[in-house]
Amino acid sequence: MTEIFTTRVRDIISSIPPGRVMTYGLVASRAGNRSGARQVARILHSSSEKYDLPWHRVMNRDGKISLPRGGGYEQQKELLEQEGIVFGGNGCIDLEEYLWPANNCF
DNA sequence: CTCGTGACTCCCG
DNA sequence: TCGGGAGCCACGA
Repeated sequence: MTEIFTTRVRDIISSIPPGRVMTYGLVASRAGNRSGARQVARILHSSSEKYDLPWHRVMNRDGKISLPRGGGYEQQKELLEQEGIVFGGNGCIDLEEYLWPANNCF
């Protein structure tokens, strides 16, 4: 548990299996900072490509995509659908159904 | 080194 | 019920 926040975030996100998702706050919480949700988003921005992180499996607390339409929203939605995740009419998914219980992993 | 910003979340009015 | 403000920390310039 001596890893730094960034490293843990990367590890956690990379541990999310296909067809599952996690929220920023949850990842941050798992990494040690429940208030680090913003950093998770920033890390994703900075390291998603470098470390090949499944950024599309990370969404906000509402089970919705935080990205605006045309700003990556459609891309994330498509990637998630490819993994079997179904979106509701409001563009939200069932977190109860797809949320990755990473808590058990530890 | 310092400053600014951000794909969030929670609490209070 | 809904909106606004504050908190938090890392990364890039």
